[in-house]
Amino acid sequence: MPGTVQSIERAAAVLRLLAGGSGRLSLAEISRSLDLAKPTTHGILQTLRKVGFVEQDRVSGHYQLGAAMLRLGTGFLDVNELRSRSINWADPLAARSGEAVRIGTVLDGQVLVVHHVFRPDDTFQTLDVGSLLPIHATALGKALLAYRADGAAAPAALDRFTSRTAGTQRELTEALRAVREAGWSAEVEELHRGEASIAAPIRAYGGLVVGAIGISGHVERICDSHYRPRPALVANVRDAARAVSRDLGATFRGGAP
Amino acid sequence: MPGTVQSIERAAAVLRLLAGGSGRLSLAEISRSLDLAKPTTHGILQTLRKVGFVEQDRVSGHYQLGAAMLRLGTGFLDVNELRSRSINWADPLAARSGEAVRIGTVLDGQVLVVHHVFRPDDTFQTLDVGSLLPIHATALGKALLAYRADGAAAPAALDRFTSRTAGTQRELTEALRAVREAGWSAEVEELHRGEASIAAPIRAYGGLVVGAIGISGHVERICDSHYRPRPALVANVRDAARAVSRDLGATFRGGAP
DNA sequence: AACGCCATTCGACAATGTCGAACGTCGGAA
DNA sequence: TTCCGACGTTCGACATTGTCGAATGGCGTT
Repeated sequence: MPGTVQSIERAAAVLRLLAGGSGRLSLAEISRSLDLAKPTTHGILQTLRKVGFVEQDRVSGHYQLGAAMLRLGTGFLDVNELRSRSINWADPLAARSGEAVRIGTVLDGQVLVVHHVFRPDDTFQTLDVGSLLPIHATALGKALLAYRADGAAAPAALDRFTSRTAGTQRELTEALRAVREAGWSAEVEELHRGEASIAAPIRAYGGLVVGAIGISGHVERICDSHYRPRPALVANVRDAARAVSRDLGATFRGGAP
Repeated sequence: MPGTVQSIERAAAVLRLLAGGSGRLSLAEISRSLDLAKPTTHGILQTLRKVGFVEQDRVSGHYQLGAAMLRLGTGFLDVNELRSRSINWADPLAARSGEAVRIGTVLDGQVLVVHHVFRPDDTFQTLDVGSLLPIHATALGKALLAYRADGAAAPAALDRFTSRTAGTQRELTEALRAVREAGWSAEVEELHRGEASIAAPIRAYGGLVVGAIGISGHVERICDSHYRPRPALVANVRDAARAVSRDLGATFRGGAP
């Protein structure tokens, strides 16, 4: 592809490798994984080290991501419009529903969590902003997937986390059709036993789905005795999604211009 | 500097600019800021866009950081040894002291927050992992600064946030000397009115100070009636710092090998 | 002591990134 | 409307710059 810079692509690949890999990597491992000559990889790593994107362990010589990356990551959050617009509505949703709220968007066929509000009453929960969730086994993911024009976003292999996870493309397609019809999505024990979630799509200007907002918690709180999501909670989630969408400039039938 | 890659340095500068700048920037603004030719900047941006590090607004053409940066940022947190080791000790410290706990390290003459535990009883606090704090007006910063061999880490200009902030190099130097003598640091209304904090350095193998852990909260809870940090809280903080340091392989006089 | 693996340095080649000039487009001003 | 300026983008040629093979020195293991 002309007009792009080869060395920057390679540097990005190095950073991805360091982020995805389990901790530190040696120069040899990196150069082997990317099929680059050792001196080439060394030059890239030295540059990344100079700018603070990677750090090098003095004794082992191994490389890992540097502190500057954290700044860039949170810098993205500051700029991210989906997140900044949704913060104002996530807190009320958490308060009204009594459950943890998460906002996500699609990244590489998975759900990237860009905002997270803890369940109001509970303590000692782990923040998972920045983590990736499977797109086919979460309410957030299904809400995002159902409205994507590019079906390519659907993963080829569907990992089965529990017996309730959609395991085939047929099941998933049917589930997405139901989501489109209902306007919201749910997931009951498809990712973790005993947990369920409800989500709705967030639309930006033009009606394009750019994210999803949802709640998740213990199945007995999210669902009624028939394992069906409680209508009151569904209404809460849909209202929040509508509010965020309106902030982002989306219009609804009969709504303001 | 030989052995480094020019284009990667430039790409890093672009990313920094996008992270530091207020939101979206145009191609012309970026190329002007970095004193690069427009086509050069364009090539860099296209490459960064291809790998997901920046996104481009379709209508305005302006650029902003992309979602992939968030992944790399949190990837740093996963790998960061200081953070992973300190998590186990931060929760108990928060529980015992009843205050919010933060762990920080030095980045570019400021304090980078790498971990944050909310105050146990309270709700609706904002997470500030990834944010930068002034190094001369926080207990974390003074704990870090006091033990740095390279005095260059001390900022040239000392912003005065309140009337209690150390405004001159003399004041700061004296404060750091006191920290070294005591082995812990404190800050009372030096950054925000009504707030105070206590911190202690975290040492890694070899005794090198690699971070600091501390608590912060309302001044009347952190301090006694004479505006002096409560000894019990100081002990809690120092114990936590020692525990983390031991996990990182530091040894103390008379300690284990 | 000898081997293998490692990170790093050197030097030469050409592949690659850079930049000036030019194009198409948009928005505002005359 | 027409003009003007600024913008993002494309093209092509030059030489800067990144790349890679070979070689070095250091470490831990055999």
